[in-house]
Amino acid sequence: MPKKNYSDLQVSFGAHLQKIRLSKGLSLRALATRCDLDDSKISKIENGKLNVQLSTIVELAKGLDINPKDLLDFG
Amino acid sequence: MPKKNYSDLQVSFGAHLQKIRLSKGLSLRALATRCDLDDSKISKIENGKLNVQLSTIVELAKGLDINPKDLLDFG
DNA sequence: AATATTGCGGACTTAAACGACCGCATTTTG
DNA sequence: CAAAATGCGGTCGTTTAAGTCCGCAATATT
Repeated sequence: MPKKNYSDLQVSFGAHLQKIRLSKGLSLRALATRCDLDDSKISKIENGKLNVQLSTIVELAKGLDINPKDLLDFG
Repeated sequence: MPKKNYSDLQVSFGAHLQKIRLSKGLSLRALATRCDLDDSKISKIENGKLNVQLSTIVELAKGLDINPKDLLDFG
């Protein structure tokens, strides 16, 4: 099964996002209700499948109650 | 002429980007050669016309020789 | 055991970012 | 003045994120 070539960047961002979400004890659906995002989309982001836009980064930060720049705080 | 409705977010991001670029004494074309971006695109971003993707943010940061998170350091 | 929650991924449409150009009016510089 | 640099905006085709909804397997809850 040809796994698609997700960029390291997306994968790193996703992993970082997931770590923050879990540290807040939020499920995908719980986070989704806190911002204007669908839980399936957040799942895809966490798995490095999307090259998110600025507006999405800010939405995620809103739902996580953190500063958007903290979402870029990864390797 | 119906000026398009660019989001505050994009405008803020663009203004911040421009400030950083100018503080480094770089022209649009100079910055463009330092990263994999077209100067016209950077212009559009600075003028709040684009909802940039994560990869673009990182490219800009690379060209500016700063941390990507610093690009989100605005109001 | 029955039910609910969770993570995940597929399907689909629409809007928009991307990428690569080009051209021009206005500075700046040689 | 002439030539270069600069900022900016437009076009066009291609790609893809966004948005929405559905369904399922696995785990957790009661």
